[in-house]
Amino acid sequence: MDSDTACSIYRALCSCYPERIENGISYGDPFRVLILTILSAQTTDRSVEAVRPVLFSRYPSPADLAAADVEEVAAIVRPTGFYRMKARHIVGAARMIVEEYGGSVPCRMEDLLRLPGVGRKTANIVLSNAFGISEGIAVDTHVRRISRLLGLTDAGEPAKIEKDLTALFPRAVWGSVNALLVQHGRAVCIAGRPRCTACVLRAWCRYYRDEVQGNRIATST
DNA sequence: ATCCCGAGGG
DNA sequence: CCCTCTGGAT
Repeated sequence: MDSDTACSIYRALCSCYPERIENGISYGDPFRVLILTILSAQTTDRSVEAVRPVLFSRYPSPADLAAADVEEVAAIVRPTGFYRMKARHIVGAARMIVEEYGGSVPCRMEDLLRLPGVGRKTANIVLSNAFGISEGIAVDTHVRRISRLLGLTDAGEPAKIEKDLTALFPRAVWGSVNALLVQHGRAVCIAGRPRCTACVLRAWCRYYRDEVQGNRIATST
């Protein structure tokens, strides 16, 4: 069996169990993961949660979304912000999936990157959350914040931080680490004042040791 | 006022 | 490289 066949089998199983949530991270049906990941940019989980049932009950499959009116989709995804652009992106992505990929979300990086609204970060998250495939660790706005953990300065090249993080973990867990870091960066290791008192990584965090315990930085709860 | 699970475009 | 797109949280 080749990897494309394996992906198809995986997709079939996923469509049987479309919603798998673990530790607050959405896994499962690649179509849903893709759409939710695009919608999640620059927004809160609450906004995405509000939109999700409405969107997927009206457009359960790529074919349904591909046939949708962009204005109608825009009205639905409005609470997530950037709604006109996001509506154009997800409908355009659905159309490309239907027209060029036989209605299935592709499971290769190069193919995912062709979809409108999908860049390196979105593609990475889709690969790991939907297919369990790891291409390395790329968490963008989070790499800078996770650099607190490594004790690297903000001036450090993002590419170097990314490389260091990737080197820290074995390949087999890149995907889950990627997803979990993003989740952690959203919930706990947030911009501004990180919620260090709620952080399970305190024991290893150089930022916490140097800045917080050293009483040089105030943290929120 | 400032920032956020970015990507596309000039 | 810098701008824009938007709403919501802090």
